[in-house]
Amino acid sequence: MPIRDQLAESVSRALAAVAVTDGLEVAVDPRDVFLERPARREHGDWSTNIAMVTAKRAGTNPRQLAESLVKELTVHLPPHTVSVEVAGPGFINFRLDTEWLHDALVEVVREGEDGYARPDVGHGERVLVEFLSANPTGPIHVGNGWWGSYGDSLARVLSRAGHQVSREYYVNDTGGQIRTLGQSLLARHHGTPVPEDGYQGEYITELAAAYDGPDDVVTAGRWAADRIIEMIRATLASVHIEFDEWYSQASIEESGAVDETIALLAEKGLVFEQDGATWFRTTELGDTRDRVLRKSDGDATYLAGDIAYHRDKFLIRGFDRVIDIFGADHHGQVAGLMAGVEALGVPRGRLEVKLGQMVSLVDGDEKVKMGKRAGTAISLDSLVADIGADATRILSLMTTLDQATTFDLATVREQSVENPVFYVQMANARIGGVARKAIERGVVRVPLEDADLSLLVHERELEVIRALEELPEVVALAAVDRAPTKVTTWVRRLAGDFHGFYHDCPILAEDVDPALTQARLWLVEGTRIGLAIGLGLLGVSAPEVM
RNA sequence: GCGCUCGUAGCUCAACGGAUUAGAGCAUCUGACUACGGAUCAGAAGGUUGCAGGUUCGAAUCCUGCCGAGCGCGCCA
Repeated sequence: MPIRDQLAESVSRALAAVAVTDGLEVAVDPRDVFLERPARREHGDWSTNIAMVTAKRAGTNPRQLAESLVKELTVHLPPHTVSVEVAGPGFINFRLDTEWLHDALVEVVREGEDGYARPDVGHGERVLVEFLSANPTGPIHVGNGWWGSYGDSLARVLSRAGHQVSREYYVNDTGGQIRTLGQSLLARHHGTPVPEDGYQGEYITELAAAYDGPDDVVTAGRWAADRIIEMIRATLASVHIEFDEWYSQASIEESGAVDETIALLAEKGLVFEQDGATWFRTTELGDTRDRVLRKSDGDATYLAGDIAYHRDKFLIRGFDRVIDIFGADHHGQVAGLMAGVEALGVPRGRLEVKLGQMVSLVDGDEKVKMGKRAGTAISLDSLVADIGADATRILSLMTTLDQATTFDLATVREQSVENPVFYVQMANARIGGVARKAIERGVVRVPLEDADLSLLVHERELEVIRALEELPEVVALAAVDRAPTKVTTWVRRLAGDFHGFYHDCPILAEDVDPALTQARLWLVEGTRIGLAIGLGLLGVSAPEVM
């Protein structure tokens, strides 16, 4: 049982005992005992606020209740506990021996890269994460890469935390933009001027040279979109973003699912005709205005297709939960979609929409204009070529989705050597270096049960284990909060702790006791496992040589 | 104007409603290389958490108002 749960049980029991001796009305389930690691080490290894939370209910004051609890806990010391004391307004601080950390390291190494840090917060929930879904009209830009990294890592985190995850890219391969794309392609193909609102980028010229199909805008547009999707797929693969499904919007319309969906909404009495168009009365469901489902020219709107797509996600394929990741510039469509999903009978809350705030770019003092149609957007490809896939990935996962980011290309180029990714990968490379050095010196790591981990008493050693011990919680929190950036923070911390250990604690030097060398080799192995898990969740590679 | 999201060190960002002292990195300044990778380590300096109220034993975190920023407000996708 994790030390946290053991402490929680002890506290719960102590509370029951105090209730009897002091005549208080207080009982708390161990699961409700909040235990945290104090911000300052001198405050102990663990701490609980239980006295402050329950004092009022128990009819006493926090300080007094804490004193009674400490008295009780001192008589019946929890496992590994050396001392218990009251601090500040009523915190109860626990000081533990170092054995609990040695146990924690054993667990890390025993469970290994595959088994450690798999908190089951998902209970097998089937989750569909839809992300990126950039229009197939040109190369994807840096902002897409930002949100794409988030989506991909979120999927990895959820999967590790006990969810059954599918990742999906919704391909907008129909509608007006495909016609515009086709017009642009044909214009370039024939050497005529590209329409003013057409796509001007270099890639159109290249595709046009290769086109050998008929002069039909839809055929040409679809042909180009297929090629562009292949480009996008390759770009995403270069930054380790993968999808289980590329879902075609055209296929939904062609299958008749859009018509069926509109009919279902009509059955609920939420559809009306006006000005020759078919409308969805979303104002009944919390929207600020009603939305069009079918235009007067007979074409379905994007919203109609999207609602049909979500019906497929929830009601046909049976996902328990859907998480959509959109750019903030698409948030206007959220209310309509939410209304549609609710009208179809899916409980509110099962569709989560995460909005990625805008990523703007600056190059030194120069503002970089972003415009896909004009072909001036900074492509994800060019950024990856500039600073590398791993740096791109970790930079995008250092910030939260809901914080608008300004990204200075000049600074990133200058600092690419100072980039956090190198700091983290350096730790991994040093681990590889230790392994190589061990072979060189003929040192073989003994089996775990033969190593004496109690020799790990240096503060630097303990700090590394403390970090490792927190990983399962970090993964759980990252999953629950939909915040893979927490993993980034943790990985950087583990790397820092490891560098500190490496600096102060020689592992293979001549004058190190062989038994200590063995214990430290296992600490190194634990760190390797932690880095592998963390970097794996971030989609960043872990090279053994740099 | 209305709606959504967000304001934390010079910059980029952390901080499950918790502690006298809100943490890292970069940049600035000072130290540590006869090393298992110095792409590292140690230290200094840097803050009225946009402003004002409220809830709470306790607020950067929750609520309200204001100020500021980004993004939306199409029978485009």
